[in-house]
Amino acid sequence: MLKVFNTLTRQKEIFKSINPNVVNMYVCGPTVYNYIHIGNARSAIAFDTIRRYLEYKGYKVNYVSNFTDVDDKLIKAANEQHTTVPELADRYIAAFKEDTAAINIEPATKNPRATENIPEIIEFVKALIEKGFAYEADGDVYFRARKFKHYGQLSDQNVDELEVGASEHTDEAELEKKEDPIDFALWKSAKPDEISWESPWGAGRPGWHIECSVMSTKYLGDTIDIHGGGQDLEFPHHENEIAQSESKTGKKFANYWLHNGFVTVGDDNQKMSKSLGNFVTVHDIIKKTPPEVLRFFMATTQYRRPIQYTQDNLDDAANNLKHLQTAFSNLTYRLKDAEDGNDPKIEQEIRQIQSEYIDAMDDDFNAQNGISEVYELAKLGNIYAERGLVEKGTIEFILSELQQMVLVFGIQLQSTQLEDDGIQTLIDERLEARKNRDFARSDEIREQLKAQGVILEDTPQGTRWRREE
RNA sequence: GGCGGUAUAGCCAAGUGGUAAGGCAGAGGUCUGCAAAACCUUCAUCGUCGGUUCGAAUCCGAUUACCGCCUCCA
Repeated sequence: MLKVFNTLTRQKEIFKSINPNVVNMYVCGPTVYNYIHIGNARSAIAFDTIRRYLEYKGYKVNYVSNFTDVDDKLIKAANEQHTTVPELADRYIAAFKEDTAAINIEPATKNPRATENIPEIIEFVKALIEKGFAYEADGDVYFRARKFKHYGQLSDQNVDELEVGASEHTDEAELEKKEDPIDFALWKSAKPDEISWESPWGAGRPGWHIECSVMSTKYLGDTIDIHGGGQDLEFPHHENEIAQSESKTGKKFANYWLHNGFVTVGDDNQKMSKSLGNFVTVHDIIKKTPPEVLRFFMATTQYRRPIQYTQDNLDDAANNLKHLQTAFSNLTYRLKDAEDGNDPKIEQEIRQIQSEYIDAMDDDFNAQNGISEVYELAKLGNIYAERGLVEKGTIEFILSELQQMVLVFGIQLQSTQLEDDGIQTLIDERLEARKNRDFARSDEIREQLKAQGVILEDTPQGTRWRREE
């Protein structure tokens, strides 16, 4: 039975989707004015893992994640780079798709862009004004936060105790137009020469929060199962989404709110963020680190907890991943001399491990415990692979289970030993030498192959080889 | 000021009342012509102080340090 930690109630709850076989989830995507950094990647990976586990459990998942392709930062960046907002957005959306594909994130069912939904956004804002939840002020439109009685519920904030300007990002001109400092923008009027769309309130563009309300309800319905994002979005972004959506529809916006923890960096575990400038982009990191290592690294900590990005931790992940790859390859190697049949005792143990894996993942996607079970299975496989007599059905069972378990974490295991006649010829020659106890020649061949990145390993069933990455 | 998070071995990290999972690194061993891979053994009393309890990393109180959010952030 799957349990998830719901930010709305601050506790783990039994997960029950609206439709028993389908999960509708919306995850707040990036503002596309730069390459994604590994903090963004963590969010993408966390929710991809959640999605894949839901699929592992048999759900069909409709996964919608937006691109914020118009806002202040995009306008600023486009000006600085002497380009247009749409061109800049296109470029970084392409980069996003490339980077997320590299770390094996399943493509979203739909990646809507804010600018593709302007008419719907305008309609949404109009409806909020008609209901008295929003007001126009000099070309801007603001939401009356205090009028929504649950305002502050998600982030456990008392509206009277919100400190105006505590984040030091207050816009004085905007503050003047608001009835109440906690009100937030639904529509912003355009400054001269800024990208804009016509609206009943003049030329302008959507506020940040409104796009997610519009796209979530448009593509997934008024009430969805899961809404996700980083912890920094709890307030104000998600709080505002709830206020807007529920004020308009009168229905609950999302049943479960899931938030991933930050990637931290440095000795003081500071949050990695674009505004602090202490970020590493995925684009750069995968130039020197295999993308699957980055991906596996993210699985080493439960998604809600902070994860520290260091080279040591990355190396650790690389080591562990290699251990799993080796187990997989070594088992695959035994397939060639395995006999037909199954070993019921071993298969019983495999099912036990699988059951514990599911228990772990059912507990709010506890990847660390899930991976411990993967190590258990790899160990069982290693022990089995060293038996003199092995059975094909059982090996295939272990291989298949290993693959499925790690696929949830976005890792694809495959045998590292492929057909290669050149290598096989040398292996045969070395075997001859060893038979004649010509170890000098034998070791010479091993060294020669090692120089080409091929490692030879002698086993009772023959010599197997693998490539050293 | 309000709200929230984190603190477990050299490192990473599970564990919410029953006497510290797992991985990496280290040490010792088995296997091997030598290796490699693998396997086996070994390696902590849980930030600090106090309390509750037969029993606490786990509950309560206090305290320290670090991090985050409070309308730019995944």
